[in-house]
Amino acid sequence: MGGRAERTRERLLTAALELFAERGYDGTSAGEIAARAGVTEMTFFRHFPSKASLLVDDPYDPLIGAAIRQQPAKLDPISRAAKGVRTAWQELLPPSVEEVRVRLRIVARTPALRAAMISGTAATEAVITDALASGGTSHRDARIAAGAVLGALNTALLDWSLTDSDDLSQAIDAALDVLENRHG
Amino acid sequence: MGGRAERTRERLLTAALELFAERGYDGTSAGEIAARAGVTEMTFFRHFPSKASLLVDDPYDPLIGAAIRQQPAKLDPISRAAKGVRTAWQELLPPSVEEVRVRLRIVARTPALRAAMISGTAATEAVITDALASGGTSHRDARIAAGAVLGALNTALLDWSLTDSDDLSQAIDAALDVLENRHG
DNA sequence: GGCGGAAATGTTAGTGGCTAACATTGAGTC
DNA sequence: GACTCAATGTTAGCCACTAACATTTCCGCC
Repeated sequence: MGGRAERTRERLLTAALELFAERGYDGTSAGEIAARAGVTEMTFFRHFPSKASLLVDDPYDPLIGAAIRQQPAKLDPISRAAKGVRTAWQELLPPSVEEVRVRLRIVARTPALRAAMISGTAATEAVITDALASGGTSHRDARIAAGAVLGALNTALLDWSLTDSDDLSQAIDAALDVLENRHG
Repeated sequence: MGGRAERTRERLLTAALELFAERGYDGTSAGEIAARAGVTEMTFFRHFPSKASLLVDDPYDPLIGAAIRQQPAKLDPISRAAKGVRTAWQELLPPSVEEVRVRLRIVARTPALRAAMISGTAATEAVITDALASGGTSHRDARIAAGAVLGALNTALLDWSLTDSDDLSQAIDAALDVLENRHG
């Protein structure tokens, strides 16, 4: 268990988080991260395709797609996407909410990383779009609903990361509520 | 009028669009653009802060803010933002729709540029958020509504750029309709 | 215990985006 | 024609990232 590669990956990740906390994301180079992990810059890029990928990853896509497909087809696409995203996030309950927040905080404070985060959700957007389209929604409307829900979700996540609340799922609920049940 | 700087800026822009059409965005370096414009790479970066800025710019923010503030305050934030964005886009009617499409098409096909486009809308997001908050909406809900509307709008714009339709405002209408008047 | 082979890492070299410090040219002004 | 200030050029460098090739380290197998 825990092969050599996996251990180096871990060392790189913790070294990166330390350095980001000390000097910030932009003030830390990939070579410095590698050095602290006792490894070469090349090795760093073998384990992480980019510096940004240290902080933005998105392994939750299949769950979201499935949850959306289970929504009643008579609902409008915004409702289905919102409800699906909500239940998917409730189900998985990230192992360590605090660690998620640490990473998101860095992202929220670094413009270049916010762009990378959006890029990273391209796959999620495609998953949501397909799930909605399989429920009878036109492909065009499905794309738009996916864009809207992800726009709201990303904003809510970054917003939450800057607060002191530890209730992540409540923040997501509130965000999707603005979309679904619009109160004046 | 049309000082020297402005003329070089124009030459750089047309040279860039030509090269992008020939070799694609990623296959074109800033130095090559500069060379075709008869200028140095340094000069290029003096006129454009980044290679991406050749294609993504967003001078429409003030209009959007004003249009949102004129919406009736009793409406929910999603409606106000959507209506405001719609009327703002209708008012300005970009001088050359076809030129907008040419640029957006390149953006739509280049992942790195889509990220840059989102980054570029950060200012617009702030404008929408402030306009909504000034109408009594909580700051948190305003941010989320702004994220959702911009997510939908950006998706619609990129989608439209890949079609043959020349009716841009209709595409925007359809997109915001998915958010506002949700039909099953 | 040593041995072979593959996985993991290192070396070297390069491209492209972007920046800074300083020198040079250009165009209009008196 | 000298002065001046904007526009451009020169040089040098940092950082993210990639490719081709050499080297080490682990691990099972005999």
